[in-house]
Amino acid sequence: MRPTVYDIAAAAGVSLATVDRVLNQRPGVRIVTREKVEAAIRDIGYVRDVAAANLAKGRVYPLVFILPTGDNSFMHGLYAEVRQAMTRSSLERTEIRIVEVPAFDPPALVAALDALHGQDVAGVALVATDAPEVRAAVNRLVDARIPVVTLVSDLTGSARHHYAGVDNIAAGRTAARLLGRFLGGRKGDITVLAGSMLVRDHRERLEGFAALMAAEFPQLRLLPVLEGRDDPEITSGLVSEALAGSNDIIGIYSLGAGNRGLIRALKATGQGRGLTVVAHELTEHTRAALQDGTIDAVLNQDAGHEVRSAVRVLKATADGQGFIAGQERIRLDIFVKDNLP
Amino acid sequence: MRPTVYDIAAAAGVSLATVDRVLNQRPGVRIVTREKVEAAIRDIGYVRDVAAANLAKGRVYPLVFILPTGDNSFMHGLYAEVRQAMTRSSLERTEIRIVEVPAFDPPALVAALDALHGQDVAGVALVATDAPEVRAAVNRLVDARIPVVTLVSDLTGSARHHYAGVDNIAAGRTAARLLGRFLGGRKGDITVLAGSMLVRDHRERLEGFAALMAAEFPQLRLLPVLEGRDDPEITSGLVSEALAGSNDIIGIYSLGAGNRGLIRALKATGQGRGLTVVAHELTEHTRAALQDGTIDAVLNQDAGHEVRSAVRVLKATADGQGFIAGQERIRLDIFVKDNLP
DNA sequence: AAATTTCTGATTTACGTACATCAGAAATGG
DNA sequence: CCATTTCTGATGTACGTAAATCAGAAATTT
Repeated sequence: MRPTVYDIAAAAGVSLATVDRVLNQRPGVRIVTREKVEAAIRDIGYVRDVAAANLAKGRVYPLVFILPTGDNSFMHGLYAEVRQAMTRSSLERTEIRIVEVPAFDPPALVAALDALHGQDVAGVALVATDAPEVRAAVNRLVDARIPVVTLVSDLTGSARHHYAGVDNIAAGRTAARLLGRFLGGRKGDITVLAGSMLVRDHRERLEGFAALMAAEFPQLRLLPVLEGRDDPEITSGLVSEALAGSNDIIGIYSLGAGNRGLIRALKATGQGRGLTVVAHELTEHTRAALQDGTIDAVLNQDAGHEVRSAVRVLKATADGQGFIAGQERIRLDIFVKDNLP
Repeated sequence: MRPTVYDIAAAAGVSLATVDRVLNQRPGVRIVTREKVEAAIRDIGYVRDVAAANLAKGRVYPLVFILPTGDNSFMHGLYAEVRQAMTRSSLERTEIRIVEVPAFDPPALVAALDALHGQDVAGVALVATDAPEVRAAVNRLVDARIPVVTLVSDLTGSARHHYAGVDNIAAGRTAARLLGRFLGGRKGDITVLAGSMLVRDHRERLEGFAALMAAEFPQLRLLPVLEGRDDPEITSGLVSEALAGSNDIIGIYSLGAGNRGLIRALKATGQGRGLTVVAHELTEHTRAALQDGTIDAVLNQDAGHEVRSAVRVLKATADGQGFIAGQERIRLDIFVKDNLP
């Protein structure tokens, strides 16, 4: 049988009430007594039964997810996964609220973050926009002892407790490796298609991609990045134009979320050219394109895992508990035609 | 506030005791009354608070993991992960016991499974050896209302509740795709290295691999499979011999766990030949080989995820609960040099 | 040493569920 | 209609912890 609070009390020679005061860091215990109790806790190896504690506390975890507006498939998926998590709220004692802010708008994000002070919030997950003022706002929340995790896009240098997302530099390097190897020594140009270079994850992917390309595939030349703003129309136009303007393009890396436009352009203009294409995010569109051979590989982050991981980490952090690091590492999924789920 | 048993009682116009009888399927309730209570449960949307129920029951989950002996890195990792799970036992209310059986030995596995009957066991996880008598033994456990999940290697056609492992046919196909694409149209021979064709997962990987190769990469010829029994010495010898005997070999697919021997042979014999190599299971050896370029891609299943998933599914099944399917799908990880964790 | 102030102990209630007991009501048999 | 049998209600205890109250002990101040 695992030890309980009664065992601590007996071992330390104090009463239950004192044990409770120590455990829940309530005032009214002399330092000597406190140390005696803490020693007893260590000695008998007590670990608090979180389930029982939560039951007694009637604990619920009011969590806030701050998500950017955005009508691309990935964001839709992310919203859907958060809503999924909401349906499990009663089972998991969470109360999840979504706060929607304009995308790529630091002041709006800062306002949303600052508005949380004083509210009953057990944890905050946000898709970070990389800006000093956002970093400061996050740090203010952490200072106010509110657990914060970044989701999808990190905020390095801030005090956020955890990042639930993939390593985007590694993702870029991996894309370069796949594209380079798939092209098997051929010589030619590579077009990179991004949403916006203002977003940290897009910048990081490009950084990793360009670095590896330069280092290991010198026969492949990177063309200037096309910024499609993750908009199907714009993206489609840019890609069609690029393909029409050059016959040297043999590969495309789409590192943003504008794949609908890319695929449309490829079907219209790219057929029969033997283009090798690596894209990000598995959606119904990229899945279909993988299957029909329009796209050769898709790098993906599982939004469901990211959301569930964020919830677990926020709850654990709110309870002052640790978590299993390996379980919370978000992996970069690589899909080809043959390992689609 | 979420509804409790008291709310059911009030809504159904019965006493708490009757609600309890219905909820825990105890005898002594007329069908009409039972239906009244069940209707109330549906109406008010009651869901049992599992944490409180477990607390009241003093529930612990005695789980049994039946694992094959085997001194390859993957099995070592699997054992380590199960032991890790054991250290979390007190927190998760599990009591995990490992039963070790000889590898590839159906009668021994059957004996281990049958020995569980009558014991206090809340769930069983096993690395299945594919044989009719094993299937029958698993079905006997399921008939005895004991949750069973297969781990790493499945037992299709049995009544096991869940499979915590990867789709090995898809893994073989994915390996073929990567190898085929990495070779970029070159013509030559491919050597396949397996542990033993008696193991289902190895057979399945080969099946998927061979099928896709034949269908999409006809310029690549599959040589007869080398069976290295996952033994470094044997494997190393076989590979060295094969490479020495032919200069047409341009690719290797290692679908088993004998990578230590493979890597040794490659370093001795394969240097400078420009071989493309795809292997299974990320271990310290394959990781180093990926990094120094000896291996080009590694397909991996995360043993930690498999074990944690098995535990979650067994507990949920024992409680008659469902689980989040997406969370329990074990993914095939693809590692190249650039996305190593 | 008396008067405070600061600790500590003892005890109780609660969280939501499980489970047991016993008395009494309802249904069934004759 | 009475005697059974079968169902239902009322009630209490338990699980491990949180939190509150109040009395009394110990330390501190005056």
